[in-house]
Parts: sequence; C-alpha cells; structure tokens
Amino acid sequence: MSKKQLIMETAIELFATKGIESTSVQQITEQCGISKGAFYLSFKSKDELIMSIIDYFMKSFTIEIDRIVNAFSNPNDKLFHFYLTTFEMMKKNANFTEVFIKEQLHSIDEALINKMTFYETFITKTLQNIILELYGERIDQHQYDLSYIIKGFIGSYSHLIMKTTQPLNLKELCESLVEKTDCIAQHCNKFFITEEMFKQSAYHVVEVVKEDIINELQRVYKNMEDEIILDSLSILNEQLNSAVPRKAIIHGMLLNLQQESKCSWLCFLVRKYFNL
Amino acid sequence: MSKKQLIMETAIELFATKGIESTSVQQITEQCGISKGAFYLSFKSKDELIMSIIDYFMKSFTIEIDRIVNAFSNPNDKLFHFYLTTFEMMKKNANFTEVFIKEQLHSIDEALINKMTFYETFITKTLQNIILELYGERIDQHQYDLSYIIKGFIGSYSHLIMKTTQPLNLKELCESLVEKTDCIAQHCNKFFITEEMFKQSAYHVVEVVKEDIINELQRVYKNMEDEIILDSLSILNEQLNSAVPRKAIIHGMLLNLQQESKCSWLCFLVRKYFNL
DNA sequence: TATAATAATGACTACTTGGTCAGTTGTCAA
DNA sequence: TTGACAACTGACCAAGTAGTCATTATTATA
Repeated sequence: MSKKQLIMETAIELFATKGIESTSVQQITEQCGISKGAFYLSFKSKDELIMSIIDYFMKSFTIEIDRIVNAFSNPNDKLFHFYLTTFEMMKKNANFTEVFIKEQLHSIDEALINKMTFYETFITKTLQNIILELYGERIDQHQYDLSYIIKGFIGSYSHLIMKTTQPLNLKELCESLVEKTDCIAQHCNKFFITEEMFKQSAYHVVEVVKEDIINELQRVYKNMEDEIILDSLSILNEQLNSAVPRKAIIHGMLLNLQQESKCSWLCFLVRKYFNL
Repeated sequence: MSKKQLIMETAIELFATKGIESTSVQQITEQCGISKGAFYLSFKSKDELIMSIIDYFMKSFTIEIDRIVNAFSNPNDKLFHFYLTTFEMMKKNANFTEVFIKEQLHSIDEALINKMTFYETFITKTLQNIILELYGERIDQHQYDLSYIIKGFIGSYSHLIMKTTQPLNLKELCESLVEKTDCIAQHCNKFFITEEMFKQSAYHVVEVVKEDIINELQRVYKNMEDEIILDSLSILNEQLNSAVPRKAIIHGMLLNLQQESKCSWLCFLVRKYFNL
C-alpha cells in the first residue's frame, strides 16, 4: 500500500469517529506511524487530503453506478441494480459514508464544490434516465417527485444499513424498494415537483470538457509503465486533438485502457464526451 | 431579548454558515457585540451553548408534533399534519435545521445523546401510532418499513425546502405525500424491516421518570412570578410526591400552566407520565 | 566503498482555540 | 454622595493547530 493510501485510509477511520475538523494532522500521522513531515510529502495540506478522499470515493461511486446501469438492458434491472450498487458501495465504504453523511462540508475549496456538483448531477441524470426508460410517457410530470422519493428511500435505509450490525439481505431490500417505486409510479396522481423546481434545485447542466480529459490523461500518463497502455494514451491524446476524431480508434483505445483500474475515470470521461 | 437568547440566535446563524467546529466563541461574541467574559456568564462552555440550542429546538419540535397530532382525531389528518408540522418547523427554523442536517454531532456530552434518543424515540413512537391507527391490522409487518419510508420522504423533501428560495405550497406537498404513503400501505406486499430490526435500530424504550419532571418543575419555578402559576406548580409538586395522585387536580393544574409557554415542556412530561 | 539522490524526521514557528479572572463600569438604594 | 452589588470587559494563559525546514537515515548507483 502506498503512503498516500495509508494516510487516506487512516484519515477516513479517524474522521468517521471524531469528525473531520476535530481530527488533527498530528493524530493522523501518529496513527499511521509516520512523522508529520512525511504527511506533507504526500499531501500539500490537510484540505488537499480531504479533497482527495472525497474525490476518490465519488469517482469510484460514479464509475460503478455507470458501469452497472449500462450492464443491464431491462430498465427494471437497472433500477434494481441502481439501488443495490448504491447500498453495497455504502456498506463497503461504511467509514467514508459515515463521514459523508455526517459532514456536509461547509466552505472548503470551490473546486471541490464544482466537482461534487458534477458527480451529483451525473448520478441524478442517470436516475432520471432509468425512470424515463421504465415509465416513459406515462409518468409525465411525476418523474421529478419519483427522483426525490428514490433518493429518500436510499437516505432512509442507508441509515439502517450503517447502524445495524447484523447482516442484511440487500437484494431483498432492493426488491422491496423497486416494488414501492413501481407502486408510486403506477398508482399516484398527485405530483409536487415541477420541472422548473427540479432543475433549479438538483439539475445543473454539467458537460465533460476536453480540457478535463486532457488533464486526466496527462495525470494518468505519468503513473503508467506498460507500453501498450502508454501508447494507447498517446493515440487517445492525438485523436482528442484531431479535427476529425475517429470513434473506432477511440473505442479500441478504451478497450485497451479498461484493464487498468487507474484509467477508469479517464475512460468514463471519454465515453461521456463522445457518447460511447 | 435576553443575553442568552441573543447568543443562541447569533450562534445558530454562524453555525449554519460556517459549521459548529469552525465557529469560535470569539466570533460569536463579536457578532453579538459583547465580550468574551459576558459569554461565559450565560453559558459555562461552548458545549453547553450547543447543548442548549439543540435542546431548545428539539423540545419545541417535540411539543409541537405532540400538540398537533392530538388536535386531530381522524388518523388521516394526523398523518397530514405530521408531515405539515415537520416541514413548517423546518422552514421556520431553517438555520437550525441546516446545522442539524449538516452536523450529526460526534462525541459531545453523553447527556445530550440520551436526550436526543428521548426526542427521537418519542417522535418515532408518535409516527408508529399514526400508522397503526391509519392502517390497523391490515398493515401488519409493513409498519416498520412505512416508518422508514415516511422519514425518507421527509428527509428528501426537506432538502428541497431548504434549498429553494421560491415559496412552496407545503399543503400540496403534504397531500401528495399522504397519497404516496397510502399507496404504499395499500398496494405493496414486500416488506423488509422486521420488528426486531426496527427495535434494535430506532426504538429505544424511553420512559419519563418522576425525577425528570421534578427537575424541570424546579427549573421553571425559579423563572416564574405569577401567583397562580407558582401555586399551580406547588400543587403539581405535591401531587407528584403524593402516594395517590389525583388526576383531576393534575389535569386542572396543567390547564392553568398551559398558558405559560415556559411550562410547555413540563406539561408535556407530566401528560406523558400520567397518560393524560 | 563512495557518492548522489531520495525519504523521513521532529523540533520549530506563527497562530487560533476555549476558558479565566483581576479589574472596570453601571445601577440603584440608603 | 456613598457604597454595595452585579454586569461586563479584555488581556492573558495553556493547550492545541497547520505547516516548515535543517538535519538525518536510507537507498540506489557508480
């Protein structure tokens, strides 16, 4: 395990029990068994550590949701696995989830807020797509309420998951939630949230821009050694800067890269950018 | 406005924007236009201030929920007003709600945790009673899921209420939520939360004990001047310590006291204690 | 083995925090 | 006008904070 990872994991543990503000860098380094100076070799500030942790988990979560939703064609399965993946990720990263639920992070860097908006918007968008696929025209203006209701289910039951020590049958839970979602979509007539309200409160238009991809590409490039991976990254870079990018080449390069977990986020961005 | 109230209100405002931990006593006193010393005349520590704020709002909320639910006999109205009162209280105390949502308060005094448990349990119990009155036998084991679902609705839509600046028709929202609650209660078959799971995670048996009432009574007594109120408190005290308390007398004293808002919590405790 | 390069240390600084307390101010009855 | 009392002040303290940097240890290379 790299020093960076050690610090992040230790920090999450401490954050979860004592809160972010009340955990000092000193305590983190003591728990890690390293010196204070060593900490500042990995992160240039405490804020950067916090940012990194949040960014890391939000990326994993976003990638995983995207992967699992695309893995199923039946919209019913999509909804089921949207629930299931969410709960599983929360349970797997219980410590982080706890921190995240507890501290809605005031202030902190504006860059982080923008990133968070991106992640949140993407997940909301994914959920909206599932709802529309599932219920289509029929649902009409109900779709925005449904989105809130689904998030309400997740919020409420996630508390249960975090609290309980006994093992839970998450699949059973998700099946019951799909039933309940269906039930509301089929039988309810009164809606409250209008399109305008929804967009104002939850739906920021966030586009992947070429610059983000190039940045991520350069970041990844530095940490790679395998020749095919490096070459794939170069070719991808050429295609990105080309006036007429060829989708087949990009597609192939993504297949090359998807073996490497460090490239997941890059692949995600590229797929969204080219609608692949 | 008393100095105590000034400090509390100023603190809530600052807490809401910067977070509890990041707000210093210095900043609070500066904003109030008082000295640091003056702060410590009203509160013996920052923690006590935090405790007082939370306690104050949770008391108000608990009393209000209890009042409004008892004001209606039709269980459908009860559920509607449970939703409505919750949202209205949240909106009215938006700043506090924000702090409360954002910071799930790690550590802090054990006494506070016990108090919170009491408030939460009482509200959960109230909600369970409404559910049982509404759906009775029919609902059977679904009742625990329903409780989680209702709380999920509240959690999710409260975010909307806090975010949006435009005025919302809360009654319309609550009607739609009652419809959705009904819908799930009537049509869904799959339940997830068992009685055991529910009790373990959310339902602590909390009894009002005589000692709590006596403490509250003495606290209130010191701050009163009206003769009838003072006498009513004395009589209530006698009845509490009597071997055979007479409900009619207690009932009458509560009627005397209920004019005085400072006695609300005392009245609430007494009513729960004697099942009035 | 000698040398260069990198990794890691922890005493240190500059600053903020919650909390105290000797002293000042204001009030009001005698 | 006096004096007693409470309300209030803010310099001060000990403890803790994030972050730095001269120094030392470790490793890789020649």
